[in-house]
Amino acid sequence: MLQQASRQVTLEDVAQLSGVSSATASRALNGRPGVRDDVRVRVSEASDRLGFRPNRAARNLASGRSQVIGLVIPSAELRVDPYGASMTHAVGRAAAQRDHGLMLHLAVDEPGDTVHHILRDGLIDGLLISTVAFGHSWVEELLDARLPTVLIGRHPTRHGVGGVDVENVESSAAAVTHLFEQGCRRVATITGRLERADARLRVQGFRLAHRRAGRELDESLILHGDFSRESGSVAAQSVIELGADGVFAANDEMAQGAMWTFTRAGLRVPDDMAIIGFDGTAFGEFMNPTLSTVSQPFDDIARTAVDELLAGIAGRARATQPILLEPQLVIGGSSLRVQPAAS
Amino acid sequence: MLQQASRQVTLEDVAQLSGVSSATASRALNGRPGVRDDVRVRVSEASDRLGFRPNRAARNLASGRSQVIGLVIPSAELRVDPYGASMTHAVGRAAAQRDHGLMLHLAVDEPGDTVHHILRDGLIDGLLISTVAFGHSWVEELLDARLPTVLIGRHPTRHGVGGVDVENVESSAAAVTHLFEQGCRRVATITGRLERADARLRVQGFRLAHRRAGRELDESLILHGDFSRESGSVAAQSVIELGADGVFAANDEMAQGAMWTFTRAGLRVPDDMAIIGFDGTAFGEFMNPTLSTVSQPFDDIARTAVDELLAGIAGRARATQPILLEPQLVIGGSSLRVQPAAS
DNA sequence: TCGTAGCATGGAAGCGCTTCCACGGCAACA
DNA sequence: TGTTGCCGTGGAAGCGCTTCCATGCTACGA
Repeated sequence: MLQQASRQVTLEDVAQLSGVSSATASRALNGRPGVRDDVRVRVSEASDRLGFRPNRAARNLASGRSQVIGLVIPSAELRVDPYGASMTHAVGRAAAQRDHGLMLHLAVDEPGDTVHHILRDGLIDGLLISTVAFGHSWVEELLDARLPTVLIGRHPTRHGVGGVDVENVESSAAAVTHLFEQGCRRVATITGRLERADARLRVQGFRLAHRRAGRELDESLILHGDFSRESGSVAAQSVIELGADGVFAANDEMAQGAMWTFTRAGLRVPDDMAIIGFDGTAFGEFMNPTLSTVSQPFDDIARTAVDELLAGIAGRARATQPILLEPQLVIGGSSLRVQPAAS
Repeated sequence: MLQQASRQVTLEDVAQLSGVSSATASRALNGRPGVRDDVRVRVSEASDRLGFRPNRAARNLASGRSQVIGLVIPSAELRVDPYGASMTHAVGRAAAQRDHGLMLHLAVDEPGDTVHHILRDGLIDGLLISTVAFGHSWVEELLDARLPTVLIGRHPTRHGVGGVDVENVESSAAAVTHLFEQGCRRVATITGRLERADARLRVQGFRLAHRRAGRELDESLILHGDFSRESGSVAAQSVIELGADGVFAANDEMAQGAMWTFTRAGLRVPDDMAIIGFDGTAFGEFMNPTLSTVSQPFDDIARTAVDELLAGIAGRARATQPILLEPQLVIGGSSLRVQPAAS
């Protein structure tokens, strides 16, 4: 059980018990080459017996590695956006699986010297930056630094930075096509903030679906939101006025806001108005009706991003193009009509 | 702007520029006594000029302090429970305000040697443990260790550990009383997991409200949930069958699950069934109708907990009793009837 | 048999900071 | 004027690890 910890067990102790120098012990435990197998075993046994746990601060100081990665995520996202919570959770798990700690950096828009803190503290080996943080000016500064960095989501302008993202266009198109199949005659979309690449790509998918279906697209059906529930709720009013009978929201939050407006207006979902969102944040499951959505593979994204980052930290080769993962269409009650063929 | 960072600026550089030894520079920058004022100023100026940022690993190794605190929160909570996200967010902000980093430890129920990791890595000065993690066996182990720890929420059995919590009984009673005032004749409650102290206290508040109102309490109206949406949804079925016309759920999630069941069953909220939850996680705002709730002061809780923890780390005196903060009754559409006096 | 290469190992120097301890200078006292 | 004591300062020793470099050993080919 828990060592009494009267004094920390040091590498020196392990070395002594196994009859080697601390240098060899270090090499043995870290799997470095140039250690005889029997010595390696002996050291490892001694380490187990003493319950040795390397002091991270010391290791960090000596090697410049801390086994800790940072996650930058906008303050607001984590508080009110299920996407932020889901992603933070997934990244935390993925980091732990790779025996790395996770430092949380909540991005606020005050300039401050947050960047400097993050970069210079020397407490972090690398950084994961969530797409949603790209708007912040200091995030750009971070990207200019030489700290290994992987983006979650795609940066609107910058290239050459490693990143992991979901495929947005095809999956959005699939969502809209699904609405067509449910008999929707006039489908609107509520976009995210168009500074963000994912928001633009989802609109692109919306257009693509129309083209494929051979339907003409009324540009006024592209309503602008900002990923917040409120904006979804507001845009939904226009959706009603424009006479649409289906809507694809660029995230679940706006879908939720929209549904709120629709039911308030006395519309029946999905019969009068079918809705599908994007993200799949598990919060849509208990909406009434349950929300159809394009579900992001959070765990895969996080694991991939962490692995890419570790590769970068280790100086190994990394993908130069964003890695795209496939989201999954999850159909709930908000878009599934009992008799697809509407009048 | 960002130093070119070809080499890290060290304390030695600052000392040299200001014409003192690194010992004095260290004392000056850390506000230790025994440094002349003019020297202090000179050092501080030099530090600014060079953009000096102390290396945390070095400081940690030398002083045993890392300026990083850990937050233990159950894996599942962060993923699906808005409470976890809200709390994580609040703690992250509070820690940053105190110039501390936040390491996220997602609690999973596998035994593993998570505990050892957390304790022995030496990367953390202290630990915040969220109530919701108390069920996990290894959390108990953590509490036995000598790492400074502050609980967020109250431990069901352990005393003497510092903690911050909301006042549960009176605020729950206030919620139930509110339902009475709205004309509810028969109010049920959906409890949380009763191993948890907060769950029990909220039931206590439920009883208290009845006693105050001089109403007899039908024990069968106390339905057992486990804080999950699903359990709320299931319990809600019993609420209907028992002929209640109001329900107090021990958290917002269960309230949401319950509302789902009610509307499915064709009941009108709040007229046929008034609902009030607990937590105030900002996710209830876009339910339809908006959810009434007992709102936790997340930011206050987090700030207080962090300050208590830092006091403990510094060896300063700390409260031995849990510190109680007042939640706030937020009335939404789910409980506000147009004409309070029901027939 | 000797020389040389190659491998396993130990010694020791840091990484950048904090902090103990010793020291010199000054003011205040006798 | 001599002594005591305090205060500000610098020297230097670590904190526990990694890693460079030197060393001694074995094994091989000539």
